[in-house]
Amino acid sequence: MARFWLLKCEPDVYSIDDLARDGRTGWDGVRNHQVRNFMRDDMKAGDLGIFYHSNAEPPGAAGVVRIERTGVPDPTQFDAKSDYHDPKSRKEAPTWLMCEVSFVERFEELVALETLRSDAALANLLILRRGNRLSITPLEQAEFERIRALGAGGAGRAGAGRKGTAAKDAAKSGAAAKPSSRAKGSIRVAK
DNA sequence: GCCAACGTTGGC
DNA sequence: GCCAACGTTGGC
Repeated sequence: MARFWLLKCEPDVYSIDDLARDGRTGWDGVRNHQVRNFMRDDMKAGDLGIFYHSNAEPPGAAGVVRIERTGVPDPTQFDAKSDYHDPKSRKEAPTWLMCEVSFVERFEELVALETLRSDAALANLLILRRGNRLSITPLEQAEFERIRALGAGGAGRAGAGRKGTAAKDAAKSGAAAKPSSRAKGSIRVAK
């Protein structure tokens, strides 16, 4: 049975528009064990996910992706030049995994965090819980469908603005995704 | 293994 | 820029 996910990424680093352009990308840079275990144990090809723009103005749900592959060794861990380089990881037993996602749809208008927060059907969303910082979290099917319905237009929309500000400070292990990102598990452009 | 110091996340 | 939350590091 399909599962549903919410994947966070800073749009300054990689946005739903970038994914629309690329079609498909590797969700690399995850350096959190819990998120890695989601990708290894629970996520399956064919699952659907909400692409969430974090650290944006405004933050919110931006579109839908499909999980294409899971449990793929993250190549950045072996790249000495990458900020995600993990010298302790060995090729025979990679520490860090990624998934590959493809573009499904870009929401008509971004569903702002404020809207998610005020929606009774989404009261249990993990990302709304205080202190939650996981870059990938599971969703109930009903939650996924509710967010998708909000994104398709209609009630509850709040700003659709997008802003391309300068990239943020580099992130470090334990968290980060991209040199210029602080979002655990954000992605870079597919090669 | 404890825990203080420090770094990161991410909304505001 | 602020700061709460929480993860990691490193001395002991």
